[in-house]
Amino acid sequence: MGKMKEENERLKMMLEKVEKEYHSLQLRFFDILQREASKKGGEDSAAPLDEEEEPKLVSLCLGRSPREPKKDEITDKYSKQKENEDLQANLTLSLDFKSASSKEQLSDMIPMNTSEGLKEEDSTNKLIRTKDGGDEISELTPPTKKARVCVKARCDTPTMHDGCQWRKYGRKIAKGNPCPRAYYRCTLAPACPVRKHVQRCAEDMSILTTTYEGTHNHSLPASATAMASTTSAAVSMLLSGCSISQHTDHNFASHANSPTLFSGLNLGLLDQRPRANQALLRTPSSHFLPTITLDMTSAPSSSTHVHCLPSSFASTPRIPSLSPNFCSSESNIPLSFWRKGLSKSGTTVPIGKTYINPFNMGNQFQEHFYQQCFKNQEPLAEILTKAISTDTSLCSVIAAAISSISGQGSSSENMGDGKFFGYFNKSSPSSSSSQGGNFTLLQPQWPFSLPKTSTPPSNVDHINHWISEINYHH
DNA sequence: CGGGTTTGACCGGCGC
DNA sequence: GCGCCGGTCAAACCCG
Ligand SMILES: [Zn+2]
Repeated sequence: MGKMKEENERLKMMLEKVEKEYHSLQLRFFDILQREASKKGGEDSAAPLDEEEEPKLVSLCLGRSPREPKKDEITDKYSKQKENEDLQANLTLSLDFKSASSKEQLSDMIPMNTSEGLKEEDSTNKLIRTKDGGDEISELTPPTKKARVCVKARCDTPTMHDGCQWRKYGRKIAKGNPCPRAYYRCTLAPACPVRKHVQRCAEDMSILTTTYEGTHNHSLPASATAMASTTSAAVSMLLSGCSISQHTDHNFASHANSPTLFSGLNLGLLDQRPRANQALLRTPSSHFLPTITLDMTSAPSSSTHVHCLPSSFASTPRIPSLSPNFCSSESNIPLSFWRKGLSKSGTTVPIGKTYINPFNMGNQFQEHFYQQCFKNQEPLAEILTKAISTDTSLCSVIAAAISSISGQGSSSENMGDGKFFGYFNKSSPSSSSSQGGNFTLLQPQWPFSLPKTSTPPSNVDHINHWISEINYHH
């Protein structure tokens, strides 16, 4: 007993220490970000500032869509983004608006009448169990902020296997899409407010669009944490005024059994304020639902593109890290499958986009990956791997990362229990990055969940080192 | 019999 | 006010 107590004390001390170090690092991180922001000046840095009032219809597009037919139509609404796109061509920070704007997607952006969104996101991020009492109505959250996460993935099954248990409660044929939309409620906990609706894409029936709403107020099975983390994180990011784009390799998604993999977050610093164009986007524009779209249907043409990472990072692939197997309930992804992802290292970073690779579920392969990444820093790699594999609070990690990226540090609530370090670097040596001021977070934000991983200070030194590198690169 | 699904009814928001 | 539409409810039904 006494021994344990002692150990406990020691851990506490360690925790404090690491926390302090974390904070100092955080400061440096913000410093960097600020510098970056001021460098690029202008619109991008201004983006996250006015989130408070306007609920955002931020399209967090996690991936590229093969087709972008209605882009213009939609981007009318996001005239600013369009501007950026036009001006900077491929170099923009923008998200892909593409098919996220297609009708069925738009119809996803419907008003939310509950207000649990933000708070629940936060509580989830901190792994704090909120009371289940079904008191979502009395949540203190700003009522305007409830975001949705829309996941598009190729999936043959009627619904994605995200690890949760869902109960269907409705079905509707939405306008503009012959495919019926199914409504599900989470049944893992009696009062869980999470809902999702699933609909096949009208244009491509193999694409399944799943829209998640709300956050689980209960602990999740391991198989479900990935998705939950993703959605929560995305929502957090969204709510903190950031835009995300997550790219997924089409080859993953379309692979046999098509496990859908997240390969990283793509962050942009766009001004996300929706430009209301009521004529075009009646429902969404009138309700301004913050909606995140994780598009994992990228076509090969767009996902195997040629952008190159700085050579020094060629060995740091945007590994498909968050890997919920939505379509198959099995999680035995062949190694070759992962290798495929690995082999794509350094080939999938669109210029001018910011990538983060924040999701990492423990996994053998990833361990290998980290060792590769940190050839020279094996201990760190190991520790990080361990941390990642044990820390389930990815939400806060990601959210913190994003809010940091956004340069505002706004979502302090997410940073409160801060548990991440971001390693980032310019996404491309080309002018684009300097122009757009984007970073590539080549490494995940290490979820240094302090209680779980006693990180020796020496590793923090490593991080310091990395951050100096960042400074250098900038 | 319990739990899930189906499906038509219902409701509320919105535009006209 | 009316109709449209997305979302939800709940009775009926199905299934193990
Ligand atoms: Zn739930």
